[in-house]
Amino acid sequence: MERLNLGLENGFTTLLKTCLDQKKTVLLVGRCKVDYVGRARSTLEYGDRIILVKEDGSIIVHRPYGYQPVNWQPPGSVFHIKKMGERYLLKAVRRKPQESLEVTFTHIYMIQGFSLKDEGKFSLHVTELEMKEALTLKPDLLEPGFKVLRPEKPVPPGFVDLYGLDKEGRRVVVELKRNAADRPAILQLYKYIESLGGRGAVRGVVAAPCLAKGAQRLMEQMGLEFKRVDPKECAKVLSSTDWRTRSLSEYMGERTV
Amino acid sequence: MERLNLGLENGFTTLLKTCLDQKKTVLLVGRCKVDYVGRARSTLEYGDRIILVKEDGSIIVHRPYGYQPVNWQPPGSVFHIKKMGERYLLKAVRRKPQESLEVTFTHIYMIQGFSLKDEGKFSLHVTELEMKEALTLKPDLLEPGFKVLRPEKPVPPGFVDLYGLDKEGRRVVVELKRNAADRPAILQLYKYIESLGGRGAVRGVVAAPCLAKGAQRLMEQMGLEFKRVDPKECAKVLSSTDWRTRSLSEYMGERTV
DNA sequence: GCCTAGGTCCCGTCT
DNA sequence: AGACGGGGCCTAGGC
Repeated sequence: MERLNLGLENGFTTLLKTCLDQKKTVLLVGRCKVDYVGRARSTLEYGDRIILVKEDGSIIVHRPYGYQPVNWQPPGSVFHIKKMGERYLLKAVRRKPQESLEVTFTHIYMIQGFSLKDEGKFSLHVTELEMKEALTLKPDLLEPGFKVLRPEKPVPPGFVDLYGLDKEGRRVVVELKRNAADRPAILQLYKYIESLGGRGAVRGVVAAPCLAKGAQRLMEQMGLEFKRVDPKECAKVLSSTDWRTRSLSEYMGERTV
Repeated sequence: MERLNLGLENGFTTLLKTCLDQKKTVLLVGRCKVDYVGRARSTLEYGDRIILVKEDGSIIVHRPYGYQPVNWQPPGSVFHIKKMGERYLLKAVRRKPQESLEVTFTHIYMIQGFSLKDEGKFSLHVTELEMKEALTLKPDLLEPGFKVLRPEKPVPPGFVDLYGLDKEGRRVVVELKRNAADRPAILQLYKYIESLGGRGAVRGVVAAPCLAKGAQRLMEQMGLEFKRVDPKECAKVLSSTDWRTRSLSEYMGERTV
């Protein structure tokens, strides 16, 4: 970690240019307004904000409250720096879509550049993907005798989460949800079922920890089934087996169709 | 804007406690690991990161790259600060859902508190709502002779974006999209139409700047129509009239049924 | 390149 | 309080 901290007055353009050239991360705190033009358009009147300019060409503007940034530009943006009289301008532009973000400072309370080394591994558990892996390893978690033919079966409108056979050999289409299964999830499953020949041809199963309220009625109308699946149980299955040595793709390879 | 910047060694717990008590915003840069447990679970190994702790009880952890935070806790969290030997701990807990985020620092490169005043107004233009207002003001933007009976007509499955009559007196149900109309949008419109008596009873119109690729076929299958509506045009209509003085609800009030 | 689907999505709005 | 839909959503994975 190196650190750059020039004087605020003349430092702005110099420091910012240096940091961006050297691909450093810059922290700014100051009074500014923000104008965005692109897919939509926004204006933010003057106020005190925190700005992060990252080495990958992303920029994020935070107000002193709220989880989400008020304005931003994703990685890959190109920055332009200018001093306009008493004001400092920082502009971030990207193509595809063509968008521009302009921050105009009247005061800069802090500006500092950092060379940050971050190679730490991030891992997230209890995702929908992990639930799918667990059900592929132990299909009985869905119902006794269930066999997975394919995770991620492509059908014309999109991708079925799990596709398999029940113990009586009927085809089963499973829509998997990590959270409560809601209306859009039910509709998605119904769409898949129609494209696979309708309810006569396949069973439609919603697998989730629970159902959203409005979803229950809709599900019944459409003749779909609900199977409770506990994300924690799925996580347990994965951690208690040597599943890491056997990838999902191996399982797919073992099974034809 | 006031500023707090104590020495790093003993300052961590003191400064952080002071800032949180006084509801100040704190910027931290340091080497840390992060552990999250709640709806899901995550671990992030040691590395250099930027941490924002805001006055409303939100915390955001940023890696030196990427738009999105790697870890966070939304507003309303409660913070706990501790020094554990050589390490500094910052924990953010919230109920509903029960979640906990723990940041463990081995090094702190910068810690600084700010009292930020931000009352600047933020406004986003050309939202779907504004497009709706524009079409309500100038229904000809959809097609000549179109009349709006109701914006936001409630039907059993949800809300129709626009409901009106065409120049020949047929009922028209409009699904409005600010971006390309995609498959879910088409399906939603279809659902509404069925609940209003099907295609024989009403025209189904998708109004959007363009169609997503898969959407075209689906739309044709379902016998729906597409009408191009340009968001920029809508913005022009709104900015060229005294629309800000007349709210959407006034318009709804003026019309019965 | 576009499209599909997930997210600790967050967030407002309405029942 | 839960449910529902939007977002400049962003991001990853397929084709």
